[in-house]
Amino acid sequence: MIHPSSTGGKVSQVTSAPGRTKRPTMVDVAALAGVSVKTVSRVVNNAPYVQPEVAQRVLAAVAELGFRRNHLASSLRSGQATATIGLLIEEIANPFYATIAGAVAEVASEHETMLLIASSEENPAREQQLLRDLCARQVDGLLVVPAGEDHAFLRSEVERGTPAVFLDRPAGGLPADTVLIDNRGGAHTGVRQLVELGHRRVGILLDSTAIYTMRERLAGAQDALTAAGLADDRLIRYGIRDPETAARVVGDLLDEPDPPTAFFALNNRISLGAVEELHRRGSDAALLGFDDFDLSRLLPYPFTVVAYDTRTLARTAAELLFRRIKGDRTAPRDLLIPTELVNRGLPRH
Amino acid sequence: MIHPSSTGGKVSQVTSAPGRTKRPTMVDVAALAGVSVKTVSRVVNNAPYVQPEVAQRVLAAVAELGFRRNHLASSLRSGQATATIGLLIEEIANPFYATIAGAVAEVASEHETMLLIASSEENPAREQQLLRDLCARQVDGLLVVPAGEDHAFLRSEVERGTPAVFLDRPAGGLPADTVLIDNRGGAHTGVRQLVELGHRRVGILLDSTAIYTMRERLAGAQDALTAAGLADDRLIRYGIRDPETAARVVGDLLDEPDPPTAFFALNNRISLGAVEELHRRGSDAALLGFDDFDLSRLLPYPFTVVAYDTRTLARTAAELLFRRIKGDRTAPRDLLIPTELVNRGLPRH
DNA sequence: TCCCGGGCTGACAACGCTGCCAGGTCCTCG
DNA sequence: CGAGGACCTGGCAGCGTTGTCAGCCCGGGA
Repeated sequence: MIHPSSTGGKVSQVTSAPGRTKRPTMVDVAALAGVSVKTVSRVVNNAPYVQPEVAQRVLAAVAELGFRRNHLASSLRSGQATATIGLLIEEIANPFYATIAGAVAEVASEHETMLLIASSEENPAREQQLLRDLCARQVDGLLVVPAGEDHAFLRSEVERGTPAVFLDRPAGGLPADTVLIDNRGGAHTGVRQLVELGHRRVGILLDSTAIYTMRERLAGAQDALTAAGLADDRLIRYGIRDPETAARVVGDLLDEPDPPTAFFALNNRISLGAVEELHRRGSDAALLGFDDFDLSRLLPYPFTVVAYDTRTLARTAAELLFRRIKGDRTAPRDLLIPTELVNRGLPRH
Repeated sequence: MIHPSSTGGKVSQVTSAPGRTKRPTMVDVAALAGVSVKTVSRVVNNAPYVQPEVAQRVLAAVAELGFRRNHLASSLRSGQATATIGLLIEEIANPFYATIAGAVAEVASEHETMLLIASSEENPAREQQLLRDLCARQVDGLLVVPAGEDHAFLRSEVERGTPAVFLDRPAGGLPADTVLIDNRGGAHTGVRQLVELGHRRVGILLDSTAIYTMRERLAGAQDALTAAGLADDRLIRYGIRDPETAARVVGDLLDEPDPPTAFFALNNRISLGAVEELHRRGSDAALLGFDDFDLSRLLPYPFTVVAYDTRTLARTAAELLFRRIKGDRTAPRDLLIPTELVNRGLPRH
């Protein structure tokens, strides 16, 4: 919980320090311009029915005092509409989420809305705490990349008029708008292509099946392999969290008798480690990755990625959210963003 | 300008729609618990002097109604302290700014503060508009990567108690805290090393001298070259905004009689284009870049970068801001973040 | 016995702003 | 000439919360 009051005592002390002036309010402007507060409000909000000369006087007073409307007071009085939305992601510095944030900011800007961003750090308790905090700040809507599995606690907020749209992962325990990548379909298509190219042994590298996207991508891959009668659980490696581990696991698999002739890396951190190891060994195994990434085309090993447009994902979700904010009360929607196979990396020598 | 009132009419209509309940307020909680509003306030804020049983009743009512304190009303009443800071950057999706945002979010979180992020898109008018908007939202402080040259318009806000810290670029027309990278020193050190390695002709590639960081880096490079009697304006190329242009310009310089034996790319977009072209040609020119970046160590050409820790830059600025928010009224500080030379890229064949 | 002070509670006003309404002037139209 | 409307302005209340203050009860010391 946040308790601003805990530092409240010192503030008043400081206010009396030299050089600190109180912020002017509409009362001050009204006094200077010789009009009522209400008229100042009208001028500041471009409301009709103010005589041009009066408006001029008010604007002059506004300029002289450096008045700026208190947005807090304004939205407190006029109901909701704080012109702010909340975005909850896992980690801002991660390029994937940064791209999402950028695209969301763009849409928000088109709607003259500001963006309150919070990072859950993949921690469900923190997620819940932050979402509650965002609601307490009266955001007009929420855009959430879920960290936890259960979002039932948001139900009352949603019912009370704070729409929420989930993206990249589905919400749990709550009927809500959701915008997802076609993880399963993309993985299926990519692996099917490997099969069609003649690969019979495909190593699959992933993080944890606790993560929704991993589960979906794995399922897509397994569907494709099973359809070709090639499913082999011994070629699946779990628990790969960083490029170094990925490189090691690729090496291990290649060192086994009858090694895979192709690898499917389920995210780009894993792809990266695989690229390094395959390049280092001068291997000619095929590599398929999920998630494109910056500079992928300059990496020293040819590979194919299941790519998708993160910006489209985010923009779609943001635009849906603004439709909800504007009053769209139709049934929750589930949208799927398509994927595409793209060749990356520099050709072999 | 943002005029929430433009959609205000519909909201009340919608409120009466099925499934929409008004948010409960302290009045509702008080009625249910059979106490006064003030007592609810005390309980919600962990204030002393409330009988345990009464507090229990209140908390039960809070839980039953799903009450959540309205943070807007709270900070309106109690003066400042919105527990929110504003961050103005050029573009969220850019990894450099994303890293800044991530580090700032981290520090903000340590201070139980939320982050309002806005992108200026390098547009000074937009910057001014957004900063004003952030102030109107009563943020406790501002963290700004300046787009424009003049920030005098912020003076009154700062004097009225919204501290501002500038980072990566200096503020204009305003005495203010500033945290900068040692652009000049880093460029100097890097170029001096090229000179010491025997290079006599160094091609310099930059965007525009309208940008502060470019000017500083160029000055550092020129200092080093002049000191060695090697300055040659004909080897400086301006106006390079993207990797493609950088690649072309590198090619042009190499095709001239008596070409450079080394290049200094003043940012990472330019480095990237230079790497591509040098690799493509199988050149053996030395390459020095400013700005490290993700995956740089995997690029197919060896080069050296003037690197710095973006997170340190951002954390330093954020921590300074929080000291200001907590009441530090000492003279504005100018802090410099050091740079370091690092070898990147894969060795030649 | 009374008084005092600490623990506990509530009434009231106010933070800065806007919705609602009343009231005024002036012009147009029947 | 009067009714109606458009234009313009101000007063007042209230958004949800908290600071201030008054007042209650109760126990202990004078």
